[in-house]
Amino acid sequence: MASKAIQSETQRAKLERKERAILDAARTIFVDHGFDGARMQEIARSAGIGEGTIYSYYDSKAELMLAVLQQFWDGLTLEAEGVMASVQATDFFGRLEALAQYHLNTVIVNADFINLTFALRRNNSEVSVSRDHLRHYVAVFDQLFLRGQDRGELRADAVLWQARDIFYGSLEYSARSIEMTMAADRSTRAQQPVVDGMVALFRSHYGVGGIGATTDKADLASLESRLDHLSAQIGSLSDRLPGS
Amino acid sequence: MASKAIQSETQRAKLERKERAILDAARTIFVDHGFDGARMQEIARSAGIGEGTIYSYYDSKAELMLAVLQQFWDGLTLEAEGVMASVQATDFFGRLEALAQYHLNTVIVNADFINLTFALRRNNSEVSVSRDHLRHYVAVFDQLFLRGQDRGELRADAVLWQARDIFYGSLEYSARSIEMTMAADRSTRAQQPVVDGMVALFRSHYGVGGIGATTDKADLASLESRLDHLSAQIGSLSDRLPGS
DNA sequence: AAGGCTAATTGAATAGCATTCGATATTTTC
DNA sequence: GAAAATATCGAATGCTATTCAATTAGCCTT
Repeated sequence: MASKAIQSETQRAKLERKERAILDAARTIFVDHGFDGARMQEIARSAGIGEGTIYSYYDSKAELMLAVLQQFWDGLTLEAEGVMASVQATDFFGRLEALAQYHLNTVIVNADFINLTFALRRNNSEVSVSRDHLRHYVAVFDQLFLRGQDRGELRADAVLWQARDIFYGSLEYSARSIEMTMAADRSTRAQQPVVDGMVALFRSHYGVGGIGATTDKADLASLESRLDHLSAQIGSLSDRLPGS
Repeated sequence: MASKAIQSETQRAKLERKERAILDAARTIFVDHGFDGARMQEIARSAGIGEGTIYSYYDSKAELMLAVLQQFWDGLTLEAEGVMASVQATDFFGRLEALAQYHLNTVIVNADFINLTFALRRNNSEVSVSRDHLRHYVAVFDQLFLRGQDRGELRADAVLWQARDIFYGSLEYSARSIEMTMAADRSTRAQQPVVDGMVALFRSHYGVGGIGATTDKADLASLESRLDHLSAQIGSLSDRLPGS
């Protein structure tokens, strides 16, 4: 009896160890060579098993990749939660900055996996990273945002999903821009302006009134009249220009 | 002499016609079956040529796909320019709404191609849609934005590339959200809130303080930078004036 | 316009790879 | 401890992109 239970325990452990080995090998090789470039043979060899054996763990190369991707997203979620747990800032915008910093860097470093996550859906319509994994990841932002609203730091009428699309969408696109324009320099230095811009955007669009101390109306009025004057000048200059 | 010229013309025309046939066939089949699902044999058959002939026009399946993608992006650029040319609104925000509407719908309808554009880079590192094609496409936004700044509708200190990342990034991400959450309903009705949100965001974050009448430091800074901008304009206009 | 020369076209042969499958080894059960 | 069940293996299969030797069509000279 006891031996039977023990046996199946060690057997299960053995299988799980082997599955981890496959997954680890697959992750490394997918990262190194991309999906198409990865050879099942090499994954098998690297995991120390026969080629055919992989197929008793995963039905296809695509499903193996899927498992790798899900593990990857779970890891990201944990990391993001870790960032939120360890950041000292208690205000919304300070915490948002930390999350933006983490996310942007992550997206740049793991661009391959991010792309594959959405490319897989196309190539093999049966296989795609489950919505739950992605939803779990973005839940970190959702929590932060809702807490900001509860604490009155954010406008109560702000719409969560819009803010989420803006946050993750802009950062992902920025990551691509950084990748394309500064292939070499992907340091924090290159990323900081993007992060700052994102925080500023949330401050002005979702932030509740706050610090913007109202200035002297007189200053403003004087500036405005200067402006009107200049505008009129430009108009007359433009008309006198020969080219136009 | 004359016949020679005419002959080579017709010969060139013939080759170009054949190339178009290949491209058309490839586009249809890539759309229907995706990159991996598309068979070179079927593309050849559909184009009315032998399998091997494709390879005297394109070096590989990936390069054929690349050509299709570039044609696709060129088409998008033309369409976007067309939208900008035909929209009645003359103010920045009205025109931005039109562009957002067009882009969001396009991204949803052509999600496959959009994804493949960035997925190809991974699969085959030698082949990727040229930056110029993408840059040309986003130039439509750039122009609109710069004009808005010139006309004083947008804060002069707004940063173009940040605004661009926010615009295209958010819309692309929103498209994915719409795809994932409302697989069935991708109508304008589902898209309108996203477009409205984008316009509202640009209004509050980049717009120059309008009716709100809340005069805070941001407004002041914005007026000052508008002023600087106009001064510079006047300077350059004065220089170009013949009389002076 | 005939014939030689070049470029284009073809589809059968090649080669690379994911996946299958019959044979073999290991574990579980009684 | 042997039979049944399960796991592993890697050679064989099947499917495709790609190549290539043979063939055809276009072009130019005389």
